Amino acid sequence: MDRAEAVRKLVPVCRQYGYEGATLARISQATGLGRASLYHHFPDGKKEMANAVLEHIKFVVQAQVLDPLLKSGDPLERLQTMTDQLNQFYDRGQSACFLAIFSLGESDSLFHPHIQQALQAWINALESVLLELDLPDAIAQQRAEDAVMQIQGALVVSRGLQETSLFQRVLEQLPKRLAAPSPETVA
Amino acid sequence: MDRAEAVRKLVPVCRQYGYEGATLARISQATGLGRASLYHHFPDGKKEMANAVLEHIKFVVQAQVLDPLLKSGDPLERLQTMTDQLNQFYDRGQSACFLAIFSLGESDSLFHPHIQQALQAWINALESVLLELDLPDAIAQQRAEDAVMQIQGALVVSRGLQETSLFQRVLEQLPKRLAAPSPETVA
DNA sequence: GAGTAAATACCGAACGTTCAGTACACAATT
DNA sequence: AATTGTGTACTGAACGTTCGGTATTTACTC
Repeated sequence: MDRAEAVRKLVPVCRQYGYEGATLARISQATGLGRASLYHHFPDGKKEMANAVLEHIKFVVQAQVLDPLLKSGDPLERLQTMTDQLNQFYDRGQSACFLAIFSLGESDSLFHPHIQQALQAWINALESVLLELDLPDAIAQQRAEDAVMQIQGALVVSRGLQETSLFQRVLEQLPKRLAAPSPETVA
Repeated sequence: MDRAEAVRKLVPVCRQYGYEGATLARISQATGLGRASLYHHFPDGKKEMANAVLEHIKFVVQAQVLDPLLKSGDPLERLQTMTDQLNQFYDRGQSACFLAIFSLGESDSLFHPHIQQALQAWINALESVLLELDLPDAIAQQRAEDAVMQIQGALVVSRGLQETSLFQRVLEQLPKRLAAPSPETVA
């Protein structure tokens, strides 16, 4: 068991229980490692474990969600790819979002820089795709922000109502809404 | 100090720290009540305190957000009133949403019925207003859901980016977007 | 290639602290 | 005198962290 594998096993624990709720007892059980072994791999303790999880998540999202957005090819198809990946990443709307979990409650102060950077990276990637579609800068930025907000909100509400169809619908409509010609400039 | 005042003083504590993070030490400090006094007013302990806070919040939201929606008068103006009240309720986007806080992490299992009911009540109120505007049932429901999702997402992202202008923009655009004639039926 | 020593990975037990919750005596009000 | 409210001191459990110590792997010497 190396550190990377431990981090991988830690992801669902953090996701389900949040930082405070991810106790060492649960972490120990999930990884199969004793408490002392955890401190061997993560000398700074729980904070280091959570930071490692966030780094891992950022890496996965970059590879599976953002990089496809920045590839070449049809922009609309790339947006479609993103929503497919997101659907998988969020377990079709059943899993909570790390950005929301770690930005609420007490853990916010510990991880805020991570959250902020991840959100901004996501928005920037979306915006760059929309700019390829010849949308005006202001519109592209606004739509990119709206998209991220919509996804986050859909996760909160879908989980709250236990109705993943809401998340599904938002994802489904997202690419076309994002890529639509801008009526705002004409109006 | 009566129970109602204690509940009022507990609101910001729950909001900031979440259920797990709202320790009795913090609760005691925020209310100015010792442990014994707290257990005098809330015999069932922290759970009862949190439930009381949620009930209080639901009451406030009903009075200040939902009831105005269901009043008579111009529907668009009522939607405007709602966004104004929400802007105030969420401290212009700086405060987190109870529904999100209590639906993430461990507290989800304890308060899920509350969350679900509050979300549904909100959506239903919005939908009834949109039906007054002669929007088709399906469109009205979808837009009501979208509105709640947008607001929740705006809160998450605004707080994550520390950029309350996002929340402001969403609130600003919301009434007109909701009340717009439905192009979906024509298309 | 055998023998050895250092380094690495691991463990359960125990640490001090903080948690939610309780027992009880004392004061205030009725 | 009885009820209600409060402060203090306390409980056992759970928390993150550290401890002493044990396998297992790696590296080097002969």
